[in-house]
Amino acid sequence: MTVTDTNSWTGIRTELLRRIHDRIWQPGERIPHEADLAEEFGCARTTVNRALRDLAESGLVVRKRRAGTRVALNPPQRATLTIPIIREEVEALGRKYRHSLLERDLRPLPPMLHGAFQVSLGADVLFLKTLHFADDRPYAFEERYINLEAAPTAREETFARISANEWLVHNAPYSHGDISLFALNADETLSRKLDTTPGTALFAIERITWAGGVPITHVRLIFAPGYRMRTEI
Amino acid sequence: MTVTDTNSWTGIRTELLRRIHDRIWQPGERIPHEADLAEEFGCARTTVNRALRDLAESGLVVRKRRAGTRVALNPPQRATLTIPIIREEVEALGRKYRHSLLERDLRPLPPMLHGAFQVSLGADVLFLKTLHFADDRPYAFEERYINLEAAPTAREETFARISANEWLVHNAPYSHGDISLFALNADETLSRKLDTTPGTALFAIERITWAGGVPITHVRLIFAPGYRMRTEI
DNA sequence: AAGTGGTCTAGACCACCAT
DNA sequence: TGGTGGTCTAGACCACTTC
Repeated sequence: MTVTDTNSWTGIRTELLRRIHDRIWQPGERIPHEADLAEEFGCARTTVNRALRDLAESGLVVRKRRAGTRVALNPPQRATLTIPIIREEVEALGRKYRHSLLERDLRPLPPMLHGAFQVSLGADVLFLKTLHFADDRPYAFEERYINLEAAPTAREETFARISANEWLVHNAPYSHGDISLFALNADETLSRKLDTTPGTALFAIERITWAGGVPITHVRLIFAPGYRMRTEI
Repeated sequence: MTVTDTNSWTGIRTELLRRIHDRIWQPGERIPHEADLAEEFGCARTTVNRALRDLAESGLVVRKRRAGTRVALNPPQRATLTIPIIREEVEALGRKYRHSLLERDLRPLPPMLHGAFQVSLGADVLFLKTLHFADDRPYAFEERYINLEAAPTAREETFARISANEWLVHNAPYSHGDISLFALNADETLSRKLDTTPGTALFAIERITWAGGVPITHVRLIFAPGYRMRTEI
């Protein structure tokens, strides 16, 4: 018997977790199948399934038809990262948000992006440079390319009031994207914008989104010094 | 009628996704409740629930009892990040992995960590410095503190063969952890270890794990220049 | 071929919370 | 307080994969 309610799937999950943490079920070991656990806990198999499915999603157990369920050997450290919507992130810190559009023009796609971001040959893309502020101090610098073939009405939008991010969410939702996180050294212009010194290590996020197979936008966000992206596991 | 099989929960999810992407259901708008959708698709409510729950987990819809289900206004960009087990990551790149233990000693916990990593007053922790290589080139530098009260047998382990990471997975599994990602400038010693020049921007991961309320380990991983952490959404 | 997880059903009761 | 999602049940069939 356990303290937790073993008739709810979360209660069962807690008990299963306990057995794994307490090494009652060792890594790599096969655990009883759903039907047996359902009988033990006095519940429907569906309920046990729900608990085990949840553990499988977090990577703690590995499930295979016919082969059964095993405690994972090397539980992968999966963490759910929330890519910030900057305005919300700043406001959640209790600081005042504003942004300033530094540049907006049509230009050909820079060659560097031709591989990952395929627009029609010779087509112009909309280029935006934005600086995001928290309490009037620079918070992040954004460089963005928007594929006008995917979002033609962007051509008429000034992005003075609404940020490109929010505009795109409502006008060109994506179905899929690639994200990468990395570090870079501030160059001369970047350091001026972010109010730091050249060479400072900065945290950056790069993201490409598509709708179906059509690229929508490529954005690079570079945060002011000291930024940390946090999450829990 | 749709092309996809609307009797499976994934088929229903696909159809719901289509309606959201095609703006049939606008952001912020309330969508039909489960019972109606079940009737429309000719399936059990449970099946619709499964599909909607999945969309809610990915943040595309927001569900509230009594208030119903709405298309998310600002779909948060959640991405599942897999914190690498370095050996596996290197080997997945088709390169040869090895690591070298640079330092191993007992010492008091540095004051900087007293807040986040609470061990008994005056207790020593095990400190490890490791350099990870890919094809004999430095790949990442690791600094780690292990709480001996949580993993007493670590005192006898040399960590010459097995890495601390893998040892801990099998000897002191965690229940919970905090992760943060950031950028830092290489200092003199770091740049020597990672075969780069001082000042270079480096990508770093810091992680603390606990078992219940007991801290197990604090680890900081600093990657060689050029490292990118990638994921998809 | 057979055992295991994956899913679906029809129905039921419950928890929450906006109204 | 009523409508909505959250969950549970008992049973069934199916899909996959190891044996």
